[in-house]
Amino acid sequence: MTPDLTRTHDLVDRLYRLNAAGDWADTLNPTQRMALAYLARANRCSRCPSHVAEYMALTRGTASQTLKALVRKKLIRSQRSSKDGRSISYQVTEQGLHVLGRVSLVEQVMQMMDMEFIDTFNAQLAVLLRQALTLRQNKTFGLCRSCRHHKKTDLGGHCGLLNEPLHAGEELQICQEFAEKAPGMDTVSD
Amino acid sequence: MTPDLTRTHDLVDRLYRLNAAGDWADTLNPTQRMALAYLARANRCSRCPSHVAEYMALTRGTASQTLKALVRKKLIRSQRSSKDGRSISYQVTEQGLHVLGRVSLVEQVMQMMDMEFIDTFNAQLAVLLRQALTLRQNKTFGLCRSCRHHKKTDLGGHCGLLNEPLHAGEELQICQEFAEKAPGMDTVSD
DNA sequence: ATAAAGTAGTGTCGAGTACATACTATTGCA
DNA sequence: TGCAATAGTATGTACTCGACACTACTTTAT
Repeated sequence: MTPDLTRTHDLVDRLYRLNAAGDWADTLNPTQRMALAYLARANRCSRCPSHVAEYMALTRGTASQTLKALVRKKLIRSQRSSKDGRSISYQVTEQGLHVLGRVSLVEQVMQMMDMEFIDTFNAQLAVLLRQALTLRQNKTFGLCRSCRHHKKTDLGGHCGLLNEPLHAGEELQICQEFAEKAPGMDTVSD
Repeated sequence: MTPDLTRTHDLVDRLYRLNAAGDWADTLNPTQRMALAYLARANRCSRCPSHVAEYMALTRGTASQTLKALVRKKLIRSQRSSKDGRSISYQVTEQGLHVLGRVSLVEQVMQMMDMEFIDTFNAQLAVLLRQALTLRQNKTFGLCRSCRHHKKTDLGGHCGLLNEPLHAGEELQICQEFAEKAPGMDTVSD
């Protein structure tokens, strides 16, 4: 293996771990912190344990335990689906949102960079992540607004897949059903 | 918090986790995998439990356990220091090196990128990591060759801090005592 | 329609792991 | 010699993994 490629691996690991080490404040761990952040940004059809597991590359068992821990800590609430008797959805509580207010180490560091650096760096990370997701055959997740099934309407938007209207703000949430718009279009993943 | 900064955090997390999920092969976990990789690249003065802990942002207790697990699996060997009765150093075994041969997901993805992308991306990651390390007041670790205490000799090199000559190849190993050469010099961290 | 087979969503369990804390042993310095 | 600092370790609690179990939905074949 070329040293340069191993170096990328090493740098990503170290940056993640350094960042994660700070998460143990707030009496929750890096996994719980990330699951909570995901739920806060996911739309109503993407907040099941299996979606958390897919997004975070966890096993479903771990996702289940993690969510139970968050419920215990009153940072999220569970709600059974009326449509599918198996399915459970979660929503972040006020307390949960409060915990998410903490500025992480990575965020602190990025604050010191200029706009251009942030944009190009995020774009590069997004390219790598997308490639990795493709290799592992994972779902990509992405914002409703840039999804293939999204349609603009007078009221704000409509999802062609679920055949349901979108509420205000939902277009900027993460969707588990996200699909690329079309091959060759300039949809930067998000 | 600006969405762009949170996005960087999120992308780093996802890339790390996706990559780490593949580490569970080989009957070892991401932490053990990284510790093993570190030991394989660290010089003889930087292979103690406390150095592993510092490098990986783990507690010393966890580092201790992790190394014991690697010894149990015969991937590393321990050796007490003759100079300091408290200190223990580890070295990677043949088996350990073999395990490290696996190409990680990040490495696979980087292989698909061109040279320029790899270089600039690594440089950007290095800048961020250095900033993060500084904020957390962690040691930076770096290659012997680009250290302040490094001196070129006919035989290959000399460490001014330990006052010991360097063997062949040691200049490219990670040193726990690494210090920047001088303020303002173009030493890209490594 | 109804039963059987297959799939998907979630939960439970034992083994190993990460943290915080408290501890022993060694070193270095006043 | 005394005493703080350092290196490493043991312990208790909470967590993550893989494997398995359970239930609800979906499909297919009567």
